[in-house]
Amino acid sequence: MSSSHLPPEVFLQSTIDVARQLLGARIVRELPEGRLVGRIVETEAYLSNDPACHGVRELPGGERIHRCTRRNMTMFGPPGRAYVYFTYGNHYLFNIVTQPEGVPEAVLIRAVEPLEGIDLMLQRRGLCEPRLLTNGPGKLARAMAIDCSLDGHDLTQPPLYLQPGERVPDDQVVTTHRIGITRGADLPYRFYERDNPWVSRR
DNA sequence: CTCTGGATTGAC
DNA sequence: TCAATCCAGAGG
Repeated sequence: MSSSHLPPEVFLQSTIDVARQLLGARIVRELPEGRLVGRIVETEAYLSNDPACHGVRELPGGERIHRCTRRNMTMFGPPGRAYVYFTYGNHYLFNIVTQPEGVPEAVLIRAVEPLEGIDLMLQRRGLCEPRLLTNGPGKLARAMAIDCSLDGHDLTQPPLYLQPGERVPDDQVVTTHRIGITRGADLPYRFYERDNPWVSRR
Protein backbone atom coordinates (compact mmCIF):
# COMPACT_ATOMS: atom_id res chain seq x y z
CA MET A 1 0.00 0.00 0.00
CA SER A 2 1.23 3.43 -0.92
CA SER A 3 1.33 6.09 1.73
CA SER A 4 0.39 8.81 -0.78
CA HIS A 5 -3.08 10.24 -1.01
CA LEU A 6 -5.59 9.50 -3.74
CA PRO A 7 -5.18 12.22 -6.38
CA PRO A 8 -8.20 14.33 -7.32
CA GLU A 9 -8.23 13.21 -10.96
CA VAL A 10 -9.43 9.81 -9.78
CA PHE A 11 -12.74 11.49 -9.06
CA LEU A 12 -13.21 12.68 -12.64
CA GLN A 13 -13.88 9.16 -13.90
CA SER A 14 -17.49 8.07 -14.09
CA THR A 15 -19.00 8.03 -10.62
CA ILE A 16 -19.93 4.36 -10.99
CA ASP A 17 -16.27 3.55 -11.67
CA VAL A 18 -15.17 5.68 -8.75
CA ALA A 19 -17.58 3.89 -6.43
CA ARG A 20 -16.18 0.51 -7.48
CA GLN A 21 -12.56 1.64 -7.36
CA LEU A 22 -12.91 3.11 -3.89
CA LEU A 23 -13.44 -0.39 -2.51
CA GLY A 24 -10.17 -1.28 -0.77
CA ALA A 25 -9.04 2.33 -0.33
CA ARG A 26 -8.27 3.72 3.10
CA ILE A 27 -9.92 6.55 4.98
CA VAL A 28 -7.46 8.13 7.39
CA ARG A 29 -8.72 10.35 10.19
CA GLU A 30 -6.27 12.11 12.46
CA LEU A 31 -7.50 13.08 15.91
CA PRO A 32 -5.64 14.48 18.92
CA GLU A 33 -6.30 11.14 20.63
CA GLY A 34 -4.89 9.07 17.77
CA ARG A 35 -5.08 7.97 14.20
CA LEU A 36 -8.07 6.08 12.78
CA VAL A 37 -7.94 4.07 9.57
CA GLY A 38 -10.78 2.29 7.81
CA ARG A 39 -10.75 0.25 4.62
CA ILE A 40 -13.72 0.99 2.37
CA VAL A 41 -15.83 -2.12 1.77
CA GLU A 42 -19.19 -0.70 0.65
CA THR A 43 -20.17 2.32 -1.46
CA GLU A 44 -23.11 3.78 -3.34
CA ALA A 45 -23.08 6.09 -6.37
CA TYR A 46 -25.35 9.13 -6.69
CA LEU A 47 -25.53 10.56 -10.19
CA SER A 48 -26.65 13.87 -11.65
CA ASN A 49 -29.61 12.29 -13.49
CA ASP A 50 -30.60 10.27 -10.43
CA PRO A 51 -33.78 11.09 -8.51
CA ALA A 52 -32.16 10.00 -5.22
CA CYS A 53 -29.31 12.49 -5.58
CA HIS A 54 -29.44 15.54 -3.29
CA GLY A 55 -28.47 17.82 -6.16
CA VAL A 56 -31.39 16.65 -8.31
CA ARG A 57 -34.99 17.74 -8.03
CA GLU A 58 -37.78 15.95 -9.81
CA LEU A 59 -40.54 18.26 -11.04
CA PRO A 60 -44.19 17.17 -10.98
CA GLY A 61 -44.03 16.45 -14.71
CA GLY A 62 -41.11 14.08 -14.15
CA GLU A 63 -38.42 16.37 -15.47
CA ARG A 64 -35.23 16.39 -13.38
CA ILE A 65 -33.29 19.56 -12.76
CA HIS A 66 -30.19 20.40 -10.76
CA ARG A 67 -30.71 22.51 -7.72
CA CYS A 68 -27.97 23.92 -5.53
CA THR A 69 -29.04 24.57 -1.95
CA ARG A 70 -27.17 25.37 1.24
CA ARG A 71 -27.02 21.72 2.24
CA ASN A 72 -25.94 20.22 -1.08
CA MET A 73 -23.66 23.02 -2.27
CA THR A 74 -20.54 20.92 -1.77
CA MET A 75 -21.80 18.42 -4.35
CA PHE A 76 -21.65 21.17 -6.97
CA GLY A 77 -18.08 22.05 -6.05
CA PRO A 78 -14.76 20.47 -7.07
CA PRO A 79 -14.14 16.70 -6.96
CA GLY A 80 -12.26 14.94 -4.20
CA ARG A 81 -13.96 16.83 -1.39
CA ALA A 82 -15.99 15.47 1.49
CA TYR A 83 -19.75 16.00 1.30
CA VAL A 84 -21.08 15.46 4.82
CA TYR A 85 -24.68 15.99 5.80
CA PHE A 86 -26.89 15.32 8.80
CA THR A 87 -29.98 13.15 8.54
CA TYR A 88 -32.57 11.22 10.55
CA GLY A 89 -32.00 13.34 13.59
CA ASN A 90 -28.72 11.77 14.72
CA HIS A 91 -26.59 10.66 11.83
CA TYR A 92 -23.87 12.13 9.67
CA LEU A 93 -23.31 10.62 6.25
CA PHE A 94 -19.94 10.82 4.51
CA ASN A 95 -19.77 11.16 0.74
CA ILE A 96 -16.95 11.89 -1.70
CA VAL A 97 -17.67 14.41 -4.46
CA THR A 98 -16.98 13.35 -8.04
CA GLN A 99 -17.08 15.10 -11.44
CA PRO A 100 -16.07 18.66 -12.37
CA GLU A 101 -17.54 21.68 -10.64
CA GLY A 102 -21.20 22.16 -11.42
CA VAL A 103 -22.04 18.46 -11.78
CA PRO A 104 -23.63 17.16 -8.56
CA GLU A 105 -22.43 13.58 -8.19
CA ALA A 106 -20.91 11.75 -5.23
CA VAL A 107 -20.10 8.37 -3.69
CA LEU A 108 -21.60 7.54 -0.30
CA ILE A 109 -19.31 5.52 1.95
CA ARG A 110 -21.61 2.93 3.54
CA ALA A 111 -19.17 0.70 5.43
CA VAL A 112 -15.51 0.34 6.31
CA GLU A 113 -13.36 -2.34 7.85
CA PRO A 114 -11.58 -0.85 10.88
CA LEU A 115 -7.80 -1.21 10.57
CA GLU A 116 -6.26 1.19 13.07
CA GLY A 117 -7.51 2.94 16.19
CA ILE A 118 -10.17 0.34 16.90
CA ASP A 119 -10.14 0.99 20.64
CA LEU A 120 -10.73 4.68 20.08
CA MET A 121 -13.54 3.94 17.64
CA LEU A 122 -15.17 1.57 20.12
CA GLN A 123 -14.93 4.24 22.76
CA ARG A 124 -16.50 6.82 20.46
CA ARG A 125 -19.38 4.45 19.70
CA GLY A 126 -19.80 3.19 23.26
CA LEU A 127 -19.26 -0.42 22.22
CA CYS A 128 -17.18 -3.27 23.66
CA GLU A 129 -16.63 -5.34 20.56
CA PRO A 130 -16.13 -4.28 16.95
CA ARG A 131 -18.54 -6.43 14.97
CA LEU A 132 -21.11 -3.63 14.54
CA LEU A 133 -18.62 -0.78 14.78
CA THR A 134 -18.57 0.58 11.21
CA ASN A 135 -21.07 -1.50 9.19
CA GLY A 136 -23.33 1.41 8.24
CA PRO A 137 -22.85 4.98 7.03
CA GLY A 138 -23.99 6.64 10.26
CA LYS A 139 -21.97 4.23 12.36
CA LEU A 140 -18.70 4.76 10.52
CA ALA A 141 -19.13 8.54 10.58
CA ARG A 142 -19.55 8.47 14.34
CA ALA A 143 -16.70 6.01 14.86
CA MET A 144 -14.34 8.13 12.76
CA ALA A 145 -15.50 11.51 14.06
CA ILE A 146 -16.80 12.74 10.73
CA ASP A 147 -19.40 15.50 11.01
CA CYS A 148 -20.54 18.63 9.20
CA SER A 149 -17.43 20.54 10.23
CA LEU A 150 -15.69 18.43 7.56
CA ASP A 151 -18.20 19.23 4.83
CA GLY A 152 -16.21 20.57 1.88
CA HIS A 153 -12.89 19.32 3.25
CA ASP A 154 -10.20 18.53 0.67
CA LEU A 155 -9.57 14.78 1.02
CA THR A 156 -5.90 15.08 0.15
CA GLN A 157 -5.27 16.95 3.42
CA PRO A 158 -5.18 16.12 7.11
CA PRO A 159 -7.06 15.58 9.30
CA LEU A 160 -9.15 13.49 6.89
CA TYR A 161 -7.72 12.01 3.71
CA LEU A 162 -7.84 8.99 1.42
CA GLN A 163 -5.08 6.55 0.59
CA PRO A 164 -5.00 3.95 -2.17
CA GLY A 165 -5.37 0.33 -1.09
CA GLU A 166 -4.98 -2.94 -2.89
CA ARG A 167 -7.55 -3.04 -5.66
CA VAL A 168 -10.54 -5.33 -5.11
CA PRO A 169 -10.81 -7.59 -8.18
CA ASP A 170 -13.99 -7.26 -10.24
CA ASP A 171 -15.13 -10.78 -9.41
CA GLN A 172 -15.08 -9.87 -5.74
CA VAL A 173 -17.31 -6.83 -6.21
CA VAL A 174 -21.04 -7.36 -5.72
CA THR A 175 -23.31 -4.89 -7.54
CA THR A 176 -26.83 -4.40 -6.24
CA HIS A 177 -29.51 -1.80 -5.53
CA ARG A 178 -29.04 0.96 -2.98
CA ILE A 179 -30.35 0.86 0.55
CA GLY A 180 -32.84 3.03 2.35
CA ILE A 181 -34.18 5.06 -0.56
CA THR A 182 -37.47 5.19 -2.41
CA ARG A 183 -36.67 7.23 -5.52
CA GLY A 184 -34.37 5.38 -7.86
CA ALA A 185 -34.57 2.33 -5.58
CA ASP A 186 -34.10 -0.14 -8.42
CA LEU A 187 -30.88 1.30 -9.80
CA PRO A 188 -27.81 -0.97 -9.35
CA TYR A 189 -25.55 1.64 -7.81
CA ARG A 190 -24.45 -0.14 -4.62
CA PHE A 191 -21.11 -1.95 -4.50
CA TYR A 192 -19.54 -4.06 -1.81
CA GLU A 193 -16.77 -6.58 -1.34
CA ARG A 194 -18.08 -10.12 -1.51
CA ASP A 195 -18.16 -12.04 1.78
CA ASN A 196 -16.67 -9.16 3.72
CA PRO A 197 -18.01 -9.28 7.29
CA TRP A 198 -17.90 -5.50 7.67
CA VAL A 199 -20.53 -4.80 5.00
CA SER A 200 -23.93 -3.53 6.20
CA ARG A 201 -27.06 -5.67 5.77
CA ARG A 202 -25.37 -8.94 4.90
C1' DC B 1 -41.20 -4.93 13.82
C1' DT B 2 -41.42 0.19 16.17
C1' DC B 3 -39.51 4.33 18.05
C1' DT B 4 -36.47 8.00 18.11
C1' DG B 5 -34.31 12.04 16.27
C1' DG B 6 -33.52 17.06 13.86
C1' DA B 7 -32.84 19.60 9.69
C1' DT B 8 -33.99 20.59 4.97
C1' DT B 9 -37.12 21.51 1.62
C1' DG B 10 -40.90 22.94 -1.33
C1' DA B 11 -45.59 23.98 -0.82
C1' DC B 12 -48.83 26.87 1.12
C1' DT C 1 -45.15 29.31 8.41
C1' DC C 2 -45.74 24.11 7.98
C1' DA C 3 -45.62 19.18 7.34
C1' DA C 4 -43.57 15.53 4.59
C1' DT C 5 -39.59 13.66 3.97
C1' DC C 6 -35.05 12.02 4.64
C1' DC C 7 -29.03 7.66 1.26
C1' DA C 8 -30.43 5.10 10.06
C1' DG C 9 -29.62 3.02 14.27
C1' DA C 10 -31.12 0.81 18.34
C1' DG C 11 -34.05 -1.96 20.80
C1' DG C 12 -37.69 -5.54 21.33
